[in-house]
Amino acid sequence: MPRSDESAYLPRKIEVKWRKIWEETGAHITPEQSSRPKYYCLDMFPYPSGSGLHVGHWRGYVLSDVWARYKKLQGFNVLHPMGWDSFGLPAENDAIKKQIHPEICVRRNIDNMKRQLMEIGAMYDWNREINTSSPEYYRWTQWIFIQMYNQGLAYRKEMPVNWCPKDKTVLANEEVIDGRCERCQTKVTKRQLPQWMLRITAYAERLLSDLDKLDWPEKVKLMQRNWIGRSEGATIIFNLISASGETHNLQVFTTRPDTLFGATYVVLAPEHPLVKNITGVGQRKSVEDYVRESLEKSELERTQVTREKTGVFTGAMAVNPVNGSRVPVWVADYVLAHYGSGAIMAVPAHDQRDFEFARKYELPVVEVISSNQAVRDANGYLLQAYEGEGVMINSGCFDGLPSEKGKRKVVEWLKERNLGDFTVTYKLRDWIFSRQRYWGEPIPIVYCEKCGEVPVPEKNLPVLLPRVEKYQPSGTGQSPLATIPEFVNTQCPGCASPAKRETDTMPQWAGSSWYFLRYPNPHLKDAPFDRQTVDKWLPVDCYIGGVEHAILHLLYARFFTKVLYDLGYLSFDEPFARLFNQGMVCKYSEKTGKLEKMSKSKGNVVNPDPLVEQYGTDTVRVYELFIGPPELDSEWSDQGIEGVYRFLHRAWKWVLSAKEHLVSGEKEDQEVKRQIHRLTFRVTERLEGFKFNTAISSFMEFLNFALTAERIKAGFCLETVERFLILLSPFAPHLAEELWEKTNHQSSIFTAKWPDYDRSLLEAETVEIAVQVNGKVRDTLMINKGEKESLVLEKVLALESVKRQIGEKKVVKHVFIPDRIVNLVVK
RNA sequence: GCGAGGGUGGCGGAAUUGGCAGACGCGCUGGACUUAGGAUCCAGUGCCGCAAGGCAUGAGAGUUCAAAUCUCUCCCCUCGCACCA
Repeated sequence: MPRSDESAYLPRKIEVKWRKIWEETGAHITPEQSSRPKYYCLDMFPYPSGSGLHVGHWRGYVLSDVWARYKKLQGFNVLHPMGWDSFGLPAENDAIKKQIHPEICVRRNIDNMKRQLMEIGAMYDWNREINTSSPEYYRWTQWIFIQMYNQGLAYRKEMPVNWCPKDKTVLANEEVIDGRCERCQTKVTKRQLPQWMLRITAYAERLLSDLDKLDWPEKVKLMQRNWIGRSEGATIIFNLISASGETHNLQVFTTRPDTLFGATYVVLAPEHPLVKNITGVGQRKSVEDYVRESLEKSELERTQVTREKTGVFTGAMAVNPVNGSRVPVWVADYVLAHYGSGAIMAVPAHDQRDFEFARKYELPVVEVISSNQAVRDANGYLLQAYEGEGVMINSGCFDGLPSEKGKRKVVEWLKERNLGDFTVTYKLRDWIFSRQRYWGEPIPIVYCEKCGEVPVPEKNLPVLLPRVEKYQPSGTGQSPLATIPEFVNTQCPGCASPAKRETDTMPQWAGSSWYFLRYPNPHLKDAPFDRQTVDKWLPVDCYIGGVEHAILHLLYARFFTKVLYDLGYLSFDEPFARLFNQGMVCKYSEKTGKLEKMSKSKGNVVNPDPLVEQYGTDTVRVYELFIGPPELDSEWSDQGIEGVYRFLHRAWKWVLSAKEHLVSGEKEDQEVKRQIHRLTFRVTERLEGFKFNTAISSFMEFLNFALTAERIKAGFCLETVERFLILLSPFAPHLAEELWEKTNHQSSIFTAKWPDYDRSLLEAETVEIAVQVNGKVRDTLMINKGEKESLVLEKVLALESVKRQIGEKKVVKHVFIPDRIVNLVVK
């Protein structure tokens, strides 16, 4: 144990001390006015959970704080804020579980989490703290909704929607993962309900193409691209002749217009509006039964790829516009109502799904693309659909065209006759924006008998969420707000007649879709943000958070930003210039017997509080980074932290002993200079590359070099110690600040300047090269840097080990790479 | 099924314009100091072997003076998407 307080590293003591000083001096307050260039370093803000932060959450926050402090030392005016995503299901479900009103529960959780965040010692500017469930904030969330409404980007529609029976609310498509609720994994069912929707599909093209200008992980960009799911093809109009002889136009979407001559039947989705109009008397019962059964099935059941396809004939026929042939019209649930036009032309020869269906129901298969790649049986019949390129056959005047060219020609032919056109389709669907829950922003719409749907005037915002006793979800398809007459009954803002409020609330993702615009001007009273201010700070220079938000949050935030840009409120249309996803922290779970992401349900969470108590913040910070590459998942080990604790003790010890034996710059050993410049170079380079784990090991290497009795006796100059401390300060800010003070510095280390390095000092005068014989290392040799080939070769041949290896054999060749290697090829 | 990423000591992980594989840390072994050591310091630590030496980056082939790194074939793991016409 340490003997005296003066010389001992007592992390808790200095951490408490410096946090107090930093607070008193306003060290972390980002000035409004500054001559320095701006840097916006943003964490994905947390929702206030009841279980608090675990070491996995810490990782992202430490990462961003190290980065923010580094940027500050580089001379940037850094904005590094924090807040609370406190509306929505996670917060509300926690409240219901604990039987505490969400408002109180959220307050408590925030208090606890804020205390934990404080323990990280991050340079958050708490004056800018925001909270999405406070009326001062959600007033502006509602305001944005109204702007969208006025643009026709928010609309109400009755439709079958995803319903989570456990959470008793509707979910967005993005919130349904493998047919289950993203939050509670309950199987999602369907319900027909009127819903508020946001027309995100209007931005599909820009959300897709603007990905190209973002410095984001390719993986995330790819996920968004796939989610938006652009595909180019054609809309083709088929004439439908119902069983009773009426005709209807039917649009189908296809990406393979070149296979039009091979369409041997047409399929409508069960939900398709024409189904009931075209069905024949004889088919009525079977079609109605089929449609009903399909609608009862969950999305999960319907989209099982492995499931055998089913369908029924409607009695109607469709006329192929290109050759007039009549083909049967079927209803089948392998066709999705919400994609394309909800109807397809089926080409079994060139689409595997159609092929399987045609086989089952004995529908004809007509090949129209010829290729020797197709898989056939002995008789020449297709064994599976051929989906590749080829030459058009059985296609009238298009015969002989390559399929790629045929795609265009066929559509042009149809277009001339008003029978079709080129079409782009997206998988992306409009965003279901209503939730039948209490804890969210009330949707600011009023229903008047005379005026209909009326947005709440901006001056009347916010529509306050009423305080109620009963906030549990009702399960009726209406939010608990519907049971509160004082809330529901109101006056029409237009004509003052009695009116009723919308009682649905917004989803969890509403507040987080624009919070980054609020931090630069968090206290603004008369607007969500000030254009000049946000234009100055945004886009966010570095956004750090988990990859789990790759689609939901990041897509929504981009959408909101683009809408506000189009409305002229912003002069940038992408919110996050650079994105970094930190890997998850995993730990072995006793419950599952596997290495799992930390979660309460898996019983493998590690609470940072006792670690901070035992080792101090700086140790936990450094260990979080040392554990592995930041972008990869890593395994938490309780033992490993000891090594980092030792490292910080050694750093402490080295600085204090170096301080006792300071020498002038000229008197410092040249090797020391080389090592500290090398450390500067490495730490800078590794920070820039987000290789924080190896940045830390370079400090350890330096200490292994510097912390020996001889080196300390020989002495270090003050500049060397200063360099070391500044380099270390983003990682271990409290320790660095304390040692900065102990080495007689008056002002904070974070007002210092990040050191440069001298390239000419990085390399030594002599280098060790490897000596190989036939590609195997047999010895090493010290040579002067840049020593000539002939000289080196002479030395190599003189080595005993080399002589032994050559023996009776002859050197037939040698390879010389200056300052690295000599390889002798002997035979 | 499609797409992306990844397989390196007992463990976490270093090293890719091809150039000494295993930096750094954990753990382990031995030693010093000690009443004591779960503190600290010193030494050692990929595997086999007394040694010389041999073998080693998921498996197998190839290119090369030289391969964790490049090429091909295959296996395994993780993540994302999954009837999107």
